[in-house]
Amino acid sequence: MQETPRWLDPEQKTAWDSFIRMQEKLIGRLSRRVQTDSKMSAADYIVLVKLTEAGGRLRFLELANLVEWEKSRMSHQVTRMTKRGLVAKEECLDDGRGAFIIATPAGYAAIEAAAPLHVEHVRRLFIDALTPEELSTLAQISQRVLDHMEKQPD
Amino acid sequence: MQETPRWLDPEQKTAWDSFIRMQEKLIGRLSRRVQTDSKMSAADYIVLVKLTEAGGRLRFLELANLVEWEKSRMSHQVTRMTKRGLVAKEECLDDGRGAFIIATPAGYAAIEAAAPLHVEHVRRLFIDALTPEELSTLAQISQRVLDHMEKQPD
DNA sequence: ACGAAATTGTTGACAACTCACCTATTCGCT
DNA sequence: AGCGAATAGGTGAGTTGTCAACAATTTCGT
Repeated sequence: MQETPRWLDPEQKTAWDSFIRMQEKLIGRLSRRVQTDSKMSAADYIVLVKLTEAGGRLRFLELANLVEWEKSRMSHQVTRMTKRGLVAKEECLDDGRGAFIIATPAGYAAIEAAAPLHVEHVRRLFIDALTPEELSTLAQISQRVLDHMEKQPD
Repeated sequence: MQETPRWLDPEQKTAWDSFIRMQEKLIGRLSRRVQTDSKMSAADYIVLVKLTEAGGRLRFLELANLVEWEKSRMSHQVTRMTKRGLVAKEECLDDGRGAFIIATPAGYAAIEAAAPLHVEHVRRLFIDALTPEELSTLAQISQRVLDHMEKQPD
């Protein structure tokens, strides 16, 4: 006894398809860009952005929450970034389990070199495609979807 | 002699941030969903969708183009899916270099089982968050960004 | 008809992500 | 004080993605 599935109607399907295509192409191009012009991965980039925005020193889980990654992913990432000299770990005196993640001078240098280029590409590929009204509409729509997802179970 | 970078203005930045957050959360939830309720990866899913939509038999590169992946990625993916029994390779008579990728019966079964659930989640997490007008606006905006990117170099 | 160039697809090394499980510490309750 | 639960973080195995180089055809110009 199976119901016939409720497929998306044509408008819904083309909306979904073009959203997915756009998002994939855009993210793909931007992350390849970060990679080639800064020699960092997109992951390195975003971690350094959040870390330096927050003063260059954060508890491990605070950083993970800011970037909205699960701790395991962040843990591996921090390990790799430590090897690359972009961040360092510092033990936490108040809490024997804890760790602080610190942006090293090399980390600051890397993000300061990369950020203007990245912003330029965001502008060139995305912002410039849209009018201010469209951009603001997209912001609202994104926020709507985010709010909606909060209320939904997994 | 370095110019001061042109950062995004506050509206642009919040628009960009919420778009990125939305897109990451949405894609993340959907692909975890596909994974847990169908035991396939999101990659398996999309490949099977495109392949079966196209009649269940495509030249390797046609498939790669449909999914918009580079051939190397597709090659690895096809290898894995072949191991899992979802697709099979068939040699191409006209072109000694070529290969056809075929959706196996197990592949059809898998996609037919997975698709209704997936669509349900797309609807629940995304479509239902928006009015038809918003959805149509988003489709236009996405298309605009896509068209714009076409014209831009990497 | 022949050699250069393009096309088709593969491979191997490596980086990144996920998932489940693990350790060490701290908290909270009695 | 002491014990179970919660919290902070790490680890290893397995999967997936990327990049560069590769082999095997086929195409095309002359």
